[in-house]
Amino acid sequence: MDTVYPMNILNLLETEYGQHFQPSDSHNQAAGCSVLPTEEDLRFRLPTNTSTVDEFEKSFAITNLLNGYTDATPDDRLTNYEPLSNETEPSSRRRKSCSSLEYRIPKFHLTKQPTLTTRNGSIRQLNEWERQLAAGGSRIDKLEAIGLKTGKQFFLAKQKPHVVKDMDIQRWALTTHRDVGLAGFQLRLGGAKAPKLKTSTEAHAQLTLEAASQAVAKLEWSERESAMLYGVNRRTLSNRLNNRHLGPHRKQPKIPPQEEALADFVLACSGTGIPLIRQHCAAPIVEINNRHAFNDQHSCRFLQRHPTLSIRVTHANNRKKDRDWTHELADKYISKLTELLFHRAFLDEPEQVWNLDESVFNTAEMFDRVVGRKGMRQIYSQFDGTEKELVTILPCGNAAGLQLPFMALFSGKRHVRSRLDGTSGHCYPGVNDSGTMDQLHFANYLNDRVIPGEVAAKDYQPIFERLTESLSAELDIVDQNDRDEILEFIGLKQRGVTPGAVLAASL
DNA sequence: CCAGAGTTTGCCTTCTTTAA
DNA sequence: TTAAAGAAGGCAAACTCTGG
Repeated sequence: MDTVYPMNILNLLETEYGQHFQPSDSHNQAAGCSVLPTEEDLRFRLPTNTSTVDEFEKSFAITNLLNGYTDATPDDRLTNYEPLSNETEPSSRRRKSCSSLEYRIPKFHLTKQPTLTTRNGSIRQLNEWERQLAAGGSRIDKLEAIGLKTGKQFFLAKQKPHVVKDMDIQRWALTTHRDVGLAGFQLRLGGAKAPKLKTSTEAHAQLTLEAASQAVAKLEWSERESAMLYGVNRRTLSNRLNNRHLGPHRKQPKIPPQEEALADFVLACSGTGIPLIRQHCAAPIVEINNRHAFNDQHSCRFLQRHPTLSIRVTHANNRKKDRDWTHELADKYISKLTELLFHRAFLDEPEQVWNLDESVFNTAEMFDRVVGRKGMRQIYSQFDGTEKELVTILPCGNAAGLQLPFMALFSGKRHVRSRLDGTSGHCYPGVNDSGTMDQLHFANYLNDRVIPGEVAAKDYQPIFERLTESLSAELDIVDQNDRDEILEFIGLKQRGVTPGAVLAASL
């Protein structure tokens, strides 16, 4: 017993008075309780200026704010009172038990996520703390004041149906910093990347954990006790105290040598165009690591253990196209492009420089998530069979700034009118079996959209006629409706051999 | 000094939450 | 719906303290 508290004696006398004279209903309830509040239970009502309390003063607000103690009512304390088990026992076994401080956090309200409501006591303490700071204080005092006042704002906000985000907390901290006037105070915003906003639940959990950490660090509570009294997880608190709450939670696992071989095998498969999905890796992973079953965690940990691996999206590649492509074909293509672009003066005027950029969209997905080399943009995946379901978009414009309606080439047998809804006439539709651009549709687009209208008015028709003739003569694509020829050009494009690349190489 | 009970801590797995 | 991160729980070894 450290100190006799006059207020406790008064309260005991008051209870005795209620038992004998029954002056009120509330007192009747108290008198009817079989267990009377003891002195230790009542001390929390009136913090005194003992050394223990002084030491605890700075964390008082946080403790009160975050433990829902503010919900307590006298009736609660009476009906839920639990005699302290170690009240009469020496607590010498503990390095420093929190039992001497239990009046701060009564055991009757230890919900995991307490409801924070107003209680004059905690607000009064915060106001008193502010007043002391106003008279001047150390740098540590001011730092703590920023934290406390921010916590006060959070406390008040929680009384209302507001969602508290960490942006709010940062704003409160900055505002308090201006009031307190702490030189050199900087709000950490997480570097170049903005911090993720937190929900009120997350913010509450974080602040509760910080309060529990403070209890361990400054008051020398045990982790177990602090975790229990604050309603946080023991391991979580331990991890935070050991700075293990960020990044990996456990030590670097040992990698079985067989698993290294598996990683190499997966990389080799990815490199040869036959990447493996996670289920392919399941059986070896389970066997190597002596697991009973395979789940997502095993896959994730396998990838984490091997930094050269990650989940990638495949890029479907047609084996037939690869086989058709030869060096001779590439040389022929480049020589023809060079002749057209330079020797026939197609690049002399801006109005003569047209760019048609073809983009192909898959309507039938032919990609998958596979295990491949980290950082690689495209993981090619071989397939045999029919062509993909495609929609080809072909925008067209010239160097003088003239933009023409784009061509949309759908795969199918006939036009669907609804496809043009909302395009305001800026779409030139086309349909063929594959959805891939062919000579006929390309020529029709040139004849119907590029050559007429403004282009014809500016007398560019001869240019396009020459271009069409050249294409017809040199590439023989108008008369010969050879689909494979077009596919070769697509194959060229896949190989990175485009007119722009050829032009850049030539220059 | 030793046994035993209680506590702390590390490692691992499983569950939950969140974002895309 | 799924991947990823975080939280929580189980287990066991190490540690601490007490009593004989």
